[in-house]
Amino acid sequence: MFLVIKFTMRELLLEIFNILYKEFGKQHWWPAETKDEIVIGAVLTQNTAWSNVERAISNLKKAGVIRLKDIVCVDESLLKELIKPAGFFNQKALYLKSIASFIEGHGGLSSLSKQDTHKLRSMLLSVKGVGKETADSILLYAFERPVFVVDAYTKRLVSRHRLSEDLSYDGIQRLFMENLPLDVGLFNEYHALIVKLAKVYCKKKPLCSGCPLERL
DNA sequence: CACCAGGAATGTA
DNA sequence: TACATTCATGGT
Repeated sequence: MFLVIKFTMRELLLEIFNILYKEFGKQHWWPAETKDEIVIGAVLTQNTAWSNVERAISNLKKAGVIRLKDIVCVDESLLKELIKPAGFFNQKALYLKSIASFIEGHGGLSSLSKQDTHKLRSMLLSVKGVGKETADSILLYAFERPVFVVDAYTKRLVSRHRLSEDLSYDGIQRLFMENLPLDVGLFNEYHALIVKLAKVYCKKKPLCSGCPLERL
């Protein structure tokens, strides 16, 4: 006879979080000095290694182009040169221009923060270059709203550990948001810890050997 | 040399 | 709706 231990999805997701938190500790995300910098970094890191984003942000700071209002004003070809290390610089220069002019055109982040989360999300999604993950990253880390960010690593985690059949963005986001307390601090650390896990252990290895979640 | 990185837009069926 | 292609630099 088997000893069958049934976990609720809530308990399982919290257990995964506890394992990761015990292993890696607090991650102190988002790695930026200002809210404006979070928005800029969210666009620059699209399908790009963070080390390359750091070079781009370093260039922007040296050039004095680190506030969203600076992005609006700066010459586009200069902007492309500054962010070149982050890759896709033609697209990303355009994307930065569009999100910066959108936010500044609405009175800045402080004015937009008066909107409720659902409305704010749809507004962000209407901006060229802002998809679901970028919008949710901005909502969680810049606006401090309890929104779970789903990235490629999150999908891989859910897939490998068979936490859900539905591997779509919305399906995975619902999995976390319907089974966990809607807590900004929890979602902040959870997403950051998943990225940390991937960087340390699971680059491309199918079985994650040595990974702290191996026993799950 | 190939492959990947904290995606999104666009086009096709 | 579900895939395929394109965008581009720097590390492994």
